[in-house]
Amino acid sequence: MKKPTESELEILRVLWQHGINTVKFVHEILNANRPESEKVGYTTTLKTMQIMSEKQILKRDTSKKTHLYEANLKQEDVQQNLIDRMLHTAFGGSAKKLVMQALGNRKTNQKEREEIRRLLDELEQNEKGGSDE
Amino acid sequence: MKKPTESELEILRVLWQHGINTVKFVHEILNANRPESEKVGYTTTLKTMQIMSEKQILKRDTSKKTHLYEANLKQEDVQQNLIDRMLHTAFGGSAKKLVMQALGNRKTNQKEREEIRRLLDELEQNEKGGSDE
DNA sequence: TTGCGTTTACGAAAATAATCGTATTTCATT
DNA sequence: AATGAAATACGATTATTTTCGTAAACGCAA
Repeated sequence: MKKPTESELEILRVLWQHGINTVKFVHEILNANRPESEKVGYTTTLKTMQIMSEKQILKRDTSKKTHLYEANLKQEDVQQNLIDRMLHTAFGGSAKKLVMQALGNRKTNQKEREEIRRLLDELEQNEKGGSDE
Repeated sequence: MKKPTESELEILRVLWQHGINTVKFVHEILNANRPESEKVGYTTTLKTMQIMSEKQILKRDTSKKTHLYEANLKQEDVQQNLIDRMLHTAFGGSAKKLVMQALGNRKTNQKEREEIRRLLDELEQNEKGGSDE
């Protein structure tokens, strides 16, 4: 999978969060989160989304006048891909370092930590019976 | 801090790992890890490192004929920055999701998991007495 | 000191990404 | 069918990043 560009990621993020939507909707969400100086024109968003369709990053429904777009990459896959790259280029391959850094300077609540612990438990279980060791 | 480009990150990675070094050294390490089709010319690496010096991303010692370069950004700072961005653009701000994803499809050994648990313990302690709550 | 391999300097081309202006299409309304 | 608002299509420009060719500078060895 080729890594989506920055702009593409922002668009994907909106579609992941809000599901199938129009250019107008995506564009408004994007610009709403930007300082005045960074707002972009409508056709910029449109063009980007069209290119993403060509690249198969988005699916597009052109049956109506107003086209509908949908993410064609799974969020989990893209996330995994980004993590893999980051792991390699910035963390020397150590998942532990990445995790510690992500947890370290950041707020997590009790419940979230519980879930992480549970995941760690699972990993240990798997390792014991593990096929991959 | 402006985000280093991809190429810049690769160079930083070498310098973080190996400390002060020459263009030649960095260049050889980089190309060693690349498939034939992606190898780049020496002057490409040189130029990139020169630009990085201008941008203050690297420190450069020009006292000898063969210049020496050193990372001028702390690995931890860059890592944190990358995590912050990724958290925002791909994980909707959830550190937990990022951590779970990083741990999930990846190998960690017993010792590493121990460390992560310890960190979680610490976080809980801090929260109890916490100043930041 | 001359010559030569090594390294840096410089300028520019090529590749990629982001932006936007203008034209065209579409469709609901009249 | 004519009109106007809203949306898309298209082409091109701009900005950024990556790449590299060629020239100049350096310093060691003959």
